[in-house]
Amino acid sequence: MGKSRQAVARRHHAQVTISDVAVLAGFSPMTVSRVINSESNVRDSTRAVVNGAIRKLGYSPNRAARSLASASQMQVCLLYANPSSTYLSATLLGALEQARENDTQLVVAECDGEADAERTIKDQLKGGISGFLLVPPLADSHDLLNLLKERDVPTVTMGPQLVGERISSVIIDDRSAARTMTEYLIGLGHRRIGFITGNPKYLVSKVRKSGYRDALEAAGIKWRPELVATGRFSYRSGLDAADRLLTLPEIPTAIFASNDEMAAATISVAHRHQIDVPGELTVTGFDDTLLATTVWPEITTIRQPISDMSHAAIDLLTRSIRASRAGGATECEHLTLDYSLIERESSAPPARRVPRDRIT
Amino acid sequence: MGKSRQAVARRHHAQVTISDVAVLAGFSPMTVSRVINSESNVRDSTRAVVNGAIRKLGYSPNRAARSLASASQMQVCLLYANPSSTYLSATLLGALEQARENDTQLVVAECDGEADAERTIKDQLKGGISGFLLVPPLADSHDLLNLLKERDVPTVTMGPQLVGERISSVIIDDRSAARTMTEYLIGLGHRRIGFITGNPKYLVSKVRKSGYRDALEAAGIKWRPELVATGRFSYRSGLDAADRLLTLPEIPTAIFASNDEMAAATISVAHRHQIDVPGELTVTGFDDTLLATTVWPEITTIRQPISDMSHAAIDLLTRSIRASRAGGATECEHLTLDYSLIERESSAPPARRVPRDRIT
DNA sequence: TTCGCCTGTGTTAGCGCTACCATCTGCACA
DNA sequence: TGTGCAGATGGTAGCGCTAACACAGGCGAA
Repeated sequence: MGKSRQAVARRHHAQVTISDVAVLAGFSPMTVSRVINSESNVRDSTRAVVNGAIRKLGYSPNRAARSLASASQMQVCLLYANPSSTYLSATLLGALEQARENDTQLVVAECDGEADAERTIKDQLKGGISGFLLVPPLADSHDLLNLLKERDVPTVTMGPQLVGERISSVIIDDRSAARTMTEYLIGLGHRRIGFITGNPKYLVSKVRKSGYRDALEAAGIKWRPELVATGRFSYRSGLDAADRLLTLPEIPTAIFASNDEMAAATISVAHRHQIDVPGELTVTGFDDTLLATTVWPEITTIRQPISDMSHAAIDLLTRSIRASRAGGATECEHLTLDYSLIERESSAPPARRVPRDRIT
Repeated sequence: MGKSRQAVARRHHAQVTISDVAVLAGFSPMTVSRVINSESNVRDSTRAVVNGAIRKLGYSPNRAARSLASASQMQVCLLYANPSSTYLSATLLGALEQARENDTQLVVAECDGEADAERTIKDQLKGGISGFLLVPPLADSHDLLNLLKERDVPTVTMGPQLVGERISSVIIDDRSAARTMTEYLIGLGHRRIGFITGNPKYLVSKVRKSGYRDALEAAGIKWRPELVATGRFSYRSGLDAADRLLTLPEIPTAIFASNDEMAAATISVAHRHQIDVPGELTVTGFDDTLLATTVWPEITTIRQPISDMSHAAIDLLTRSIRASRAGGATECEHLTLDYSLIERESSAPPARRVPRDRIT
């Protein structure tokens, strides 16, 4: 009697399965599976019938079963260091969506500086992570990228890398974007255009500055070192930089800050100096973070499609993991997405009269 | 011949499985499973041996297999309406982590107003979502909560609800927090304390205002309607409200804004009026969003443990889904987490001299 | 002793899906 | 007519894990 009478229904919630669909459609589960995965070798008429059945039953595939059967279980880790939340949340949203689409588990880890990043990476690798997505400023760290490259871990970065790093990335053309913004200011009639750089430690700062200089040069405007103030991407550093520019004997009619935080800081300094924005001073930023629409006047800025970028990055990453599992050589791919200039209230043509000296 | 010789190794990546552990430990896979899930009926000595084997092999369970076998596959949807990214990213991080821990798939959906929320909810339900996490201000919508309650969908909200809604929530005690902040200001020596309310449409605005009044009353300070300005949580509305307060014949020595955005706006207005913060005016906020540490001076504020809250909310949600699947009545549970007052640079005792009139 | 019952462990049968074949059909070509 | 081949479909055996039971041994109660 050891036999058994175990026809226990273990189904808890009578989920619609592929077999239910198969029965209704009059085909085998296998064929249904093929339709779901849109494989090619299925007759069109069959496909139609199966799709009909799927719709009728409201079937949706069970992810767990799918990844178990296809051994495609994948975990990727999104690594970030500076929780500039605006950037982060946009990144997360995009990444989450794509991860879901690709049946990939997304693990988010924060680390605190490069040394910590190294440890975090090692830990995560032990934990079964098979790929990394690095968001700025981690993408800038040569050592980190090297570590990952040495271990041959599929990795994608968001943001520019030094030339020669052989790691996939998703970026916008920061140089061209900065150039576009500067050209826009020139187009408005500005000639005395101040620039606030980002943290010189980061590559992206240099790239954006080159864009600014490119545009000036192309327009035949001589660039003046005194119009370039060094910032560090933070609001605080923006205050200092803006103060330097706005206490020049002859103040600029426009200031282009390398990110929105510093642009917001610039507006604040201008107001303290009783300088109207945009009436007397145009201020523009970069990134289109939340801050750009929080402050008043809202900031004209360059929009990075952050969500789309992380979307693309996760897709790139999962594809490259699959490729590396299949034994292929790890190709490195660079995706450049489009930016756009968002015109808001902080920019206007320069005041008609000769730029006045600052009132003291 | 029809028989079969299908001993095909389908393992792609020689993952360490529970059986490997079982063999090494000298027990059955089932026992290993019990250890992993820390069930109680395992001898301590056995547990130790199994744990040793797990460590030696670097075993980590396969989530897909686990949720497939236990039919615990769960998808919950985090629904949000106003992407105040700071709040959102903190929420996401906490939710993501807990979802992972609970083997739950997190789907994030944005909706745009209540009507849209209703449609989104219906869509998501069709898509196999079994529970919702509502973040402010969605938690305020009676209709939405009703819809969910009617359909008996497990739901948890973050933020306060109207009394009588029978839906689980994770909150901080906003009233007590506002009271704490006001008491702090009184403790510093302030007596003329302005208050900027949130959007009157939202419950939380009223609750915070009551806290402010509670504290004044308890300290025997008469509350003056002219010191309360109505805001709508936005920076822009904060500008207007602050301007009203700072153009009073006798301006307050401190202003408590119902969130950080409006506090930041207040600082900006103060600066435009050449009023020093905190020298001549103390400004405090609420929420401890990124903005609080972005602007200068950094804002003294109430910190909501947003990440912890979403963490707790997801846990509550998954537990209540499991309970409702098991057929239990849907208990509704309210979790109150601790807030804290973060003292930064925007607050100080009032200036010694008699509050001056605003310079015109 | 016999019965129940508890505790710790093993056995078996899936969860829902897909990889890997086998098979069947039709059709071109010799 | 047979042979080869491609395309469409089906059958079967798992993926790694756990629910639900089976069962051995110990212990107190009848």
